[in-house]
Order: sequence, then C-alpha cells, then structure tokens
Amino acid sequence: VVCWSALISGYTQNGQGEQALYCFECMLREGILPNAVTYTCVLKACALAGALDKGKHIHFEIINQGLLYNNVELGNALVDMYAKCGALANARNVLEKLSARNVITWNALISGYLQANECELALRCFECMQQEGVLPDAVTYISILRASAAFGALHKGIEIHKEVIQQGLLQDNVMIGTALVDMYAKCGVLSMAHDVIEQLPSRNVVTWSALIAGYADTLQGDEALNCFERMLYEGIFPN
RNA sequence: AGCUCAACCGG
Repeated sequence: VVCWSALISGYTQNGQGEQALYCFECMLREGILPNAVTYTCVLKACALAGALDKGKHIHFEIINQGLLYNNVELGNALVDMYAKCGALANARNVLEKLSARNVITWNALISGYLQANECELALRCFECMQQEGVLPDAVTYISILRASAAFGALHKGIEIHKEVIQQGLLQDNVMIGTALVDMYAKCGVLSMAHDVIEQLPSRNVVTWSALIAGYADTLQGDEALNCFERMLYEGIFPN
C-alpha cells in the first residue's frame, strides 16, 4: 500500500490526476486496501481531475471506514476536493463537521470561494477562521489579497498590507509581495503598487508582470514600458 | 507514501 500510494502521490505532484486515479484502480484490482494516506492522495487526484462523483464516493468510503476522525490532512484534502470541484456547499459542510481543522483547511475553502468568484464569502471565511483562533499564514494572505483585488476592497488590501509587514512575511516570500503589487494594481492605485515593488527584497518575472499589466490596464503604456526596461536591467527574463 | 498559495494571454 505504501508503494502504490507513493506512485499515486507522484502523479498528483505532477498534476496528473487522471493517471493517479488509474493507478488507484489498478491497486484496488490487485486487492490492496487503501489507507488514510492513499485516500488523501486520491482526493487530490480527484481535485486535479475535477472528478466530483469519484470524490464523493471516496468521501463515503472514508466515513464508512472511520478514517476521518482527527486526521487533519485527510479532512483538508476532502475540503479541497469539494472546493476545487466547485461544490462549495459540500466543502463548507465538511469543514464545519471536521473534528480537527487548521489554517490549511480554511485556506482550501477560501481558495474555492475565490475560484468561484465568491470574493465576499472568501473575505468572511477570513474573519471566521480568526474568530476560532486560527492564525492566517502566507497562503491565507495571498488569497485574501486576491479577494480584495477582485472585490475592489482596497481598504481590506491595505489592512492586509500592514499585517503582512508586521509579521515580517515580505522578507522571505516573493508571492506575498507579488500579490500585494497585484492588489494595488487591480485597485488602480499604481503609485502604491510601484512603491511596494521598490521595497521588496526580491521580485521575479511574475511580480514585474503584475505591475506592467496594471499600467497597461490603466492606459499608461509609457510606464509599462519603463517597468519592462527596469526588469530587463535587473537581469530578469520575460516569459 | 499524504493536504492549501502569486502575474499576463487564449479557449
């Protein structure tokens, strides 16, 4: 069962959901019984493949076998599977019933809401999780910045900006810096977007692209081109 | 052997 789980996991880590599910079928056909780790990988495969019905069936098996109790990783994979398949009511339901959940559980649900463009619900989850004493991490902030941008909630974005600085998260995470630049750009506050990118300890092609796109969207082609030149000057290659 | 995360374009 460990070998099969490792193989299934390998496929999911490369985004090959269908292949992973195929392996799972082979494993069952050989009479090998899956355990909690196997199911965690298979749920991720369902999420990748958008295989909601398959995922529901796995959910049923997990409940039947009593594997869910206090297994955070398995619960998280279940919430993520429903979220990625767009079954947000199921995702929230599972989250609420889990005996153990953590920041990753909430992050999975928040991402699901974002993917469905339910920015307001995503923002509400952010409040809920904190009310129950779960502290946001870098992934949470990145999602909430995206929600703020999509919802045009500049004030929320500024609030997150302050929090991120307080926690020193800008030092070691390019993606948060990029999400901040993108949030300001999408809210049309290009001066702030520019300020942020100047102060980042590190930035990459995605960070610059967010700023360039922001200038392009606001019809500031000259500024967009300036940024492009600066990016090249820094030795960052365009993609 | 296991869970969540950033830009642009097209569909």
